Amino acid sequence: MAAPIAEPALEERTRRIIETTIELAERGGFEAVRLRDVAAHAGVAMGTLYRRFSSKEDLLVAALEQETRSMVRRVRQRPPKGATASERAVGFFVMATRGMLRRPNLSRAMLRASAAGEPALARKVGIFHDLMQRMIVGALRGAPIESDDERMTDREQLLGDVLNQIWFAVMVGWASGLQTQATVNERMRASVELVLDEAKQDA
Amino acid sequence: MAAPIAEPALEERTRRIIETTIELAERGGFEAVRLRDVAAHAGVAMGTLYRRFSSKEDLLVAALEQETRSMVRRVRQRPPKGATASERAVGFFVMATRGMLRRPNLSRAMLRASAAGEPALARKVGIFHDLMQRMIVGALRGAPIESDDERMTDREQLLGDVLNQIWFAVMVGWASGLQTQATVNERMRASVELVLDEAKQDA
DNA sequence: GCGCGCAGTGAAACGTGTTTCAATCGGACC
DNA sequence: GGTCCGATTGAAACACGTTTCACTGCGCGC
Repeated sequence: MAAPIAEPALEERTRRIIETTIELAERGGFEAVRLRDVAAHAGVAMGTLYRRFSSKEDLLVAALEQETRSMVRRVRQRPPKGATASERAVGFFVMATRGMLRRPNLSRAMLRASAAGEPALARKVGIFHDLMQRMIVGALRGAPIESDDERMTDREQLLGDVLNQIWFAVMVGWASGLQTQATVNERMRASVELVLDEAKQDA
Repeated sequence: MAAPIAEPALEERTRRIIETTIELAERGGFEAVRLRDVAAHAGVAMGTLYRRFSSKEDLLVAALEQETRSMVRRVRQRPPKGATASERAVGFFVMATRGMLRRPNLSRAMLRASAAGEPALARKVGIFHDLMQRMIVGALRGAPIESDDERMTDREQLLGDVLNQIWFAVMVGWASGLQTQATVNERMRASVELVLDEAKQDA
């Protein structure tokens, strides 16, 4: 193989870089993630950092993907409870929002990076949205989607997609101070009921 | 008065700064808006620029507000046509999206700035969302909302808000290449029908 | 008319993201 | 063991957003 060094070493470096990014962002947000500091703290040179990640945003989007995968595991272990699809979906968003607000600086930084509109990051950002969509559909169903190739109906895809977009936009609003935890939760509840047409189905 | 210089001169400078910002962004996007260039092209010093705008994002959000106000006027003159609220809303989003895509670099730059999550810009970004919400509700009604204090029902506010959030998130997706004009329009059509429950009302 | 005080100027300085490059390292292959 | 090659390093250079500051010009109150 052209690249001799053992895979584990590569992975280890990458992991440390992302870990450091998260630590710094958690402490001081987007601006606190100084690439010199990331490199130094992770024990790599700038060149190595830039070989793995194309930009500061790339780093934070990688962090977002990792955090989201960790959330997927949490949701799988403790799926949102509730008698109706609506209740479970609202429960899921409450959980997701609480997870983000637990580390506000980190979350703001990751949201900013994923909303930067960098074409080079589209794929990674797309993965994040896909994971979210699957968790939302899982909540609607009342049973987490386990495998990557498990199918969703067209309607499930639409619902998952629309709710995901709404949550994302609301969280961006939260990031700038336009929303609080309470208004985020309130808006998501109203949105879920709106798109699920809960009122009519209950009536 | 402490500040002697005539107001018009102040306004004129501010106007030129925003105009230059738009020109540069139109040509080369976010990175092309180099503040040294903006200042030089607008004929002001850096200090003056920073007296009026707190950051590069601030400049672009100001541009977004201006462009949106111009869109409000266009919509007022030529309101989206259609027999149903759903058709008019879809028509409005097609128009809004086309307006953005006409100058993709500028639009990407403005979206990026407004999604940066800068607390200092929250107010201005909020104005943008308010204007959008009003145009959407106007389209739903079939008659533009004329004055700032014209009331909306709770349901109108919710619908306008949710559709606005969806469009915003979808446009952020477009900015990074996750969406095309066709998929943006398709998604907005599906979203409008979903939240308006068009199918059931037609049935 | 004079001086005050502030907006504006011009240019330099600073911090940080990003790029560059010569030197070095370390595993693979003979 | 020796050689090769790409990955890594370390450090400097560069670009650009942002800040700073001494200086200037101008309208207003006296």
